Amino acid sequence: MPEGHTIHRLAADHLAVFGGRPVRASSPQGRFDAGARALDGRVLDGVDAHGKHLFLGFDTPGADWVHIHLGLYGKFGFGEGTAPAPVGAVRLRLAHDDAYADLRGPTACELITQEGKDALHARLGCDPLRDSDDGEKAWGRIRLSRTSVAALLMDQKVVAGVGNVYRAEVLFRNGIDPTRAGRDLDREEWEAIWADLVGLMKEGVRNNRIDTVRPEHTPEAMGRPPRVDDHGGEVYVYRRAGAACLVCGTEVRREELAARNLFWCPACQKN
DNA sequence: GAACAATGACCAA
DNA sequence: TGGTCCTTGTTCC
Repeated sequence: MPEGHTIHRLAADHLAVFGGRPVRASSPQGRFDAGARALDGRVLDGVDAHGKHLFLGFDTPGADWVHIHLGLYGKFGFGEGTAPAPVGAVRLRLAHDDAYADLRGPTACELITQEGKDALHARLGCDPLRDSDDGEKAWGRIRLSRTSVAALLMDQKVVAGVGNVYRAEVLFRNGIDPTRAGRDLDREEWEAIWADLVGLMKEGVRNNRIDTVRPEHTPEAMGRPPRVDDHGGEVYVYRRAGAACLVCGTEVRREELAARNLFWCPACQKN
């Protein structure tokens, strides 16, 4: 789940559920005990998200933000009403009388100062979901790089928030071979990719899932049986290795690149 | 009950 | 490039 859209959605959800009133904070698992104690009884007064980094702002002297990075399998679980006894390894639980949220398995969950937060922003690239960002800074890196577009899109210093699903899907939708070097990309191609990411990821925040298949290519529109899909959204190539491309029927390929699965259609995506 | 996979990122060499 | 960390759910004996 955790690509940029998840994080921005979590920021909004936390503010909606917990904003403006004191929360009870605890670390049932124990690994965030000191932090949870500092937050307990405080008021959530601001949230922010940049790429895959989530920031929850509390009125806590000297520890302005909780910085959370979900990593590969971190997860938040929200619930209504009084929180039940925690199940499993809950790093952080936020709660009030009407709702609770449990955080499990994050790579990072720490208290940081405003300066610490600024430093994190400084090493993150443009985020398609931040209204103040555009793709220009990323283009400056990409247009000079011999690295593959596939690797550049996953580099959080270049583009923040894109993960393995959006990478595969945006390259498919724009007909770009993943192995193409950044410097062999046209400016128009990059602008189309960026605009596509903005649209797809905003929809991802709204729906809380990744859907990338255009209406004309849905299984229904193509007269194919609806596909059973195990990651929660409708996609062209992600985790579809060996299956027929939804557009041309060619077998979708999978290869490992920098220890991550890369999926693409060798016919639709041109170098 | 073990083995494995997973939408991530860090570090060392 | 390889090893490590974080946790849960699924799959396979």
